[in-house]
Amino acid sequence: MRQENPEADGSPGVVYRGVIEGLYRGRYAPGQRLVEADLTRDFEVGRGSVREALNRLAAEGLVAMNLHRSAVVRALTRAEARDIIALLETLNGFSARLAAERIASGDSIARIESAFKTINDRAVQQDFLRYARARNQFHAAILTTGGNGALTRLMPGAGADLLRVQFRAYATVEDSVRLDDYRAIYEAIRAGDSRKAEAAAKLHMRRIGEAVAQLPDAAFAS
Amino acid sequence: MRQENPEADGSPGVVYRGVIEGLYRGRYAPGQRLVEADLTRDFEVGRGSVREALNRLAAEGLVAMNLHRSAVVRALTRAEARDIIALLETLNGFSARLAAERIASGDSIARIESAFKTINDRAVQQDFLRYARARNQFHAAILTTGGNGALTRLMPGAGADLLRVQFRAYATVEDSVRLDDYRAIYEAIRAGDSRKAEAAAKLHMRRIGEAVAQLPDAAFAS
DNA sequence: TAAACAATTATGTCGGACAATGACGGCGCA
DNA sequence: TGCGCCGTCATTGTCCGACATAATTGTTTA
Repeated sequence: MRQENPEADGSPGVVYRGVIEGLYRGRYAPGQRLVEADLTRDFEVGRGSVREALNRLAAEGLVAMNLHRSAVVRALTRAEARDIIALLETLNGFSARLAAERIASGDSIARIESAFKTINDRAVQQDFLRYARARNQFHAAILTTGGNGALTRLMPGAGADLLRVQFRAYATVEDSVRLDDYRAIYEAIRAGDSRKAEAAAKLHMRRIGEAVAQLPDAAFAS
Repeated sequence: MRQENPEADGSPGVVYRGVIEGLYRGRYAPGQRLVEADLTRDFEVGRGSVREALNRLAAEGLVAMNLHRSAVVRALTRAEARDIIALLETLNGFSARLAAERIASGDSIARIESAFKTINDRAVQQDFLRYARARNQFHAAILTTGGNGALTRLMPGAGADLLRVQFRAYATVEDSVRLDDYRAIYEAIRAGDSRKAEAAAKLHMRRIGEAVAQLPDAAFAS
């Protein structure tokens, strides 16, 4: 490496994480073009690394790549958003169920509880970025508790990030309702009630689906 | 491009498909190293393209990449195989349910029926590669019918290929049982019975799980 | 005004170069 | 003789430069 990269993951990782960070920060918006040369300049890495990062992002569905055309931050149509939410209903339900089944083992409870408390922190709720991170941590804790590696590997590609970013401008679900949902999921998992945990996670996603369905056309692409 | 590539997907696609093909053909076995230089020679493409292909394969979980070490065809441990099967139970169930709900629209029925007939062809069942392809087509037809793009994008990364390849040497499930399973799924979808379709798909995966659980340690890694 | 053509832009791919790291084997020391 | 250190080797990680190729846009001409 000509220049040492501070991150352990290497140059492509710097770009990869940088773009995602930029997405949540609003630096990159859905529909925006991501020109390789620009990223090369911004992140000070070779074009190969930029390319690799874009491929990773494309693999997770965050950006769309068309042959001989620039990569663009994916912007969801109404149908795509609906599909993602339906998929997440199934996936999160599965995840919550697994977590409830295995809640006994290890320090899982502590990690989930910690994440849950962070979500309920007023200060965190004010900051879009911090709140998003907190929710990610909550979901990640549930995933880890479930202990299904295949599911853990698959989840990032489901498109949850995309939803959050695209609809950031809208309060998709009433805050109180959302927090109640999280509480229900948390308590069901904590109680080891797998059926209730799955139901709660699914209900949460269904609520989100209803809220997204009522958004104006301006919130969607195509 | 210095040399024109016959495939429309470009050089990385040639390598990507070539490796998967090689996996099913037995040219590459689980645990085998995939050295970039070798692939560069074999497929006659630049190292960059090989790298890109390996990243795609890694994104789908087909190969494992460790920093500064060669990419390795992933070999599943017992736990990993179990996780994948559990995940596929959920995913395939979801897929079958969606297909049953939307069976009315378009030429979906024809495509599924065609794939189902191919699976039941004796000649196809003799050839591991053709049989694998036929099953893929059956699942793909169900996915397409379901019409959930997010699910379609996600499925390849779930790890179904990995299971097939790793346990190819063992008759994981009695042929007759397997065909019965497929028939049950097919008929439920055809009848538009979403609940039964989901149950049939799940049952199928659970049967596979039981069969895999009884395989000897030699069939697994680690 | 519309079709053909030219310039611009950005990606797709290759090749070479060199640093960084991990694996392996041999050497020296206890 | 055995064990740990050290160099070599194989291979990946990254950058750079070059050029073909294709999409986009602008321009000229019939």
